[in-house]
Amino acid sequence: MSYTVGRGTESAGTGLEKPGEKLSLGVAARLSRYLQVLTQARKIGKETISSQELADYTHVNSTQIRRDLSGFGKFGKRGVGYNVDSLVSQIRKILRTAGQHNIALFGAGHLGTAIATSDIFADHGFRVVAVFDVDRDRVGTRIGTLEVRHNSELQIVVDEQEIVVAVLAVPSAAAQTLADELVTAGVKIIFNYSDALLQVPPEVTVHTSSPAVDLLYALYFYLT
Amino acid sequence: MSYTVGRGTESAGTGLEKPGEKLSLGVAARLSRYLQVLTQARKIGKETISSQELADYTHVNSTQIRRDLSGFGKFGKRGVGYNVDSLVSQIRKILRTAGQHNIALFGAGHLGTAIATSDIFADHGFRVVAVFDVDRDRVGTRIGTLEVRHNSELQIVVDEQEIVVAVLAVPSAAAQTLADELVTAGVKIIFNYSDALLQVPPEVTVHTSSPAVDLLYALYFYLT
DNA sequence: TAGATTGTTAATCGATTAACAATC
DNA sequence: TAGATTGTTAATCGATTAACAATC
Repeated sequence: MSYTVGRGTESAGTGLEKPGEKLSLGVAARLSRYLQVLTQARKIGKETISSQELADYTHVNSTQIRRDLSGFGKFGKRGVGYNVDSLVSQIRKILRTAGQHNIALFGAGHLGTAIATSDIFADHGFRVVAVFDVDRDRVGTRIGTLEVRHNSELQIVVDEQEIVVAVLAVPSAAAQTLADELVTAGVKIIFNYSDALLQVPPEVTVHTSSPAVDLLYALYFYLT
Repeated sequence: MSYTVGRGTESAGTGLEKPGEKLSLGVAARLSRYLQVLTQARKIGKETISSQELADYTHVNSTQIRRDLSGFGKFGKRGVGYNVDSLVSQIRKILRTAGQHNIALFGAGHLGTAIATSDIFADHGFRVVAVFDVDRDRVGTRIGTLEVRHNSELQIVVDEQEIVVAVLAVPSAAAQTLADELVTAGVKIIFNYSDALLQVPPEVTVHTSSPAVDLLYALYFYLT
């Protein structure tokens, strides 16, 4: 719901989707979600998974899961389920995100440090290749294997490392200025952990993380 | 997409929704999202906002925004737009989350500290009333105004502070055990920042934060 | 074989959108 | 008034679900 994207054009229920066509918003979102669960399931050693198990974890109806998957091929085995490893590969192929992607992280405070040292991005093929901060006391220190660099080096790093994605773990007050610099530098996707409203040109995508809003939503269904 | 909830029963386009009825998943999600943007807009001093502006920020179609809102009353002024303040109040009333809610935070590492010291939750009426950790070195230290407590005090705090929501900023390996304890203690909503797959009874809601999956999704639309 | 689970159909329901009269 | 924006209609499209034959 928080993306500027094209609308898929394939019609529903046509069986195999044409490889050249864009996925609809909903299908892409669900496939991403299956991937998340499958990646975790693989970590704990699960070899096969049924559409019902996937449904329990993702809260997507099991029929819809089978329908989503069968649109791209016959990945399952009747009476058995889906092979976790091969389904991960298939979905990555469909989402065209099988490769590695370099990302730049801005802000070396608690949040930035937490992000840089976790493996949540690494598990999905994203590699944090640079950490930036404006605080001269932080510049030069190390987070994991990375040395914190000053924001002024932004353009060089974006060019050299072909950075498309920037993750913002900076105070709200600094977010818009930084976003402007990132747009100028050619970054296309901004993942915003601050609660600032960012203004960007239409070709740039902003995703703002909003845990409190997610909680409000969950709470509504608990309260009613 | 990641909640276990009932399905709304109101039919579409019936005008004013009956106050006793549950919102559909989609409507509740969108209203939450409007609320996020409105809260920020208010922070920067915006007094009125049009459905088109809201659409630009939320990427929800402006017609749908007007339709969503008009289902609950005539909140806007033709030719002018919506009053930000009053719209915030109205949506909070619709979502029945106008009050304060106490939440407990687990994990006093970098991520936990970042969450406890930010105001993203406070802005939406959530108050972090307790921080827990299992590390004896961390127990007793302070994060902001809160003293870090040991997990063994969980049950007492949940009862005394009427905690319904727990936020997990702990390592994946510790998440399931903690989730079990939380379920026993009577917590109903678990906001999971680890990448563990949590097994909980059906009456408990788990929301797992998955920034990497959100990125994959955004990247798909950039690459195609 | 017997049980389990996929792949697929058909029917229904809600979301989405363009368009425009009403009105501030 | 003239311009802007809401509230609402009508039409279309995609999501959702139950059900079940196919088949591992």
